[in-house]
Amino acid sequence: MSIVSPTAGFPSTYSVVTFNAGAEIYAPGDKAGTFYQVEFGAVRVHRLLSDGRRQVIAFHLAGETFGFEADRTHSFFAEAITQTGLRAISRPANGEASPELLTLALRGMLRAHEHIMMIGRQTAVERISGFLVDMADRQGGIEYFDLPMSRLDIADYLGLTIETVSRVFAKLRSAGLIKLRSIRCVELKKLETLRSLCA
Amino acid sequence: MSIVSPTAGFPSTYSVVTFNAGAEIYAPGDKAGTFYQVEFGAVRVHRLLSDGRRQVIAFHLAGETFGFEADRTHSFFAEAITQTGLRAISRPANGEASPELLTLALRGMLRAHEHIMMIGRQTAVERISGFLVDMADRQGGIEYFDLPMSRLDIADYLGLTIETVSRVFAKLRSAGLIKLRSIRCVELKKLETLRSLCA
DNA sequence: CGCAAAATTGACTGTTATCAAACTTAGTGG
DNA sequence: CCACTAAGTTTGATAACAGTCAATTTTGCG
Repeated sequence: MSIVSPTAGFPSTYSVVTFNAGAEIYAPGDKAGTFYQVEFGAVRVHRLLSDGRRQVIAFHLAGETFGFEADRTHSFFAEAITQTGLRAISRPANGEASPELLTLALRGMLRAHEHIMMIGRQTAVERISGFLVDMADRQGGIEYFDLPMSRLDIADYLGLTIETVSRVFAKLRSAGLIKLRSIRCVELKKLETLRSLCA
Repeated sequence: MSIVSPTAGFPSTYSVVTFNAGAEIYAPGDKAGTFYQVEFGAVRVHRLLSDGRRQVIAFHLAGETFGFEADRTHSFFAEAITQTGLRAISRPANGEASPELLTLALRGMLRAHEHIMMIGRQTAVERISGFLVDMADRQGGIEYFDLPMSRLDIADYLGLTIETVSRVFAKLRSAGLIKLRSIRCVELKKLETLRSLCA
């Protein structure tokens, strides 16, 4: 893998585990204390409200890390979206805090804050544009890529419905801003225009 | 102050500074690296979109800490809402990461995730109920308290408009769930019912 | 008391959700 | 290879929640 590991310097040992599409990585109440780096595939972290409404908190792509918790137990679900390989890195039990782990936690917090900006004050078109640009940026600024997640996953990440996501995709496509090479493969035809839509 | 300091154990020196209502604590682009504990008063952290829409990321009350950043510079505004006293604690420059700071960062991340749940998938009534219950819990589970922030601040925190906030307050009041002792002082008359509304 | 800012209330609008149906796609077995 | 199926996606018609615009009331402060 060409991505430089942000976990370089961790003294902990780690093992690699593969998960099938849809497989659960952890669930609310599970013991926390291990965190994960995505080697390949993609992960979805989410939680359900009592009546079944779902909010996806984050997607994690190859090279990214997740699974830190403030408490001893997890409060979200983590699932593999596609077949996914994870390095499990156990947090030192002695309470020692490495600067790397702190940096990862702070980056996670910044990411969460950007997410709040997106769903708190942006329209459906702005959210979808922002999501697509973010996906491209996180994969090195490529102009086309496969979305590992379904429209429902995207809707639950952006606080929209599946129908609205579909309609906005159609709108961006007919405006010539994106092209759907296939249902899951998006090409950003006018990246700068898309960026300007993110408000 | 009766609140146990979560920063106990930090070797750093600190100073205390007072800010008037509305005063800026930091702004986007300002050098980061210092974090703050609220001694008295309340703080609002927010960001503006290009067209003036505002999202409040967090409120911080007495005893709470904020100001950590992943980058060298801040990406949000922090302002005192009322007259506020802050202990400024400089992050050790040698890159050392104390377990306490990591814990604070992880708690901040959890708080951000709860916020995403709230604005991503909940209705106006659920958001306001959740907000009021959270405010009570953070002040030790008291049944009445003063809101330091305006309706506009609350609206921008919850991703609503000031009119919607006002209408939901009226609705909760006429349902007997809350009482407005004054415009800024809320009494939670039926805390458990309010909790059940948070979904 | 008088003024400006904040909050409330009302009428109406609009974006997004909901409900429903049709269409695609990928996978399975004849 | 081609139906057949089921899941996922798209599209359409309608509804609802929250937003916008506007006017009024309340509050806090000089």
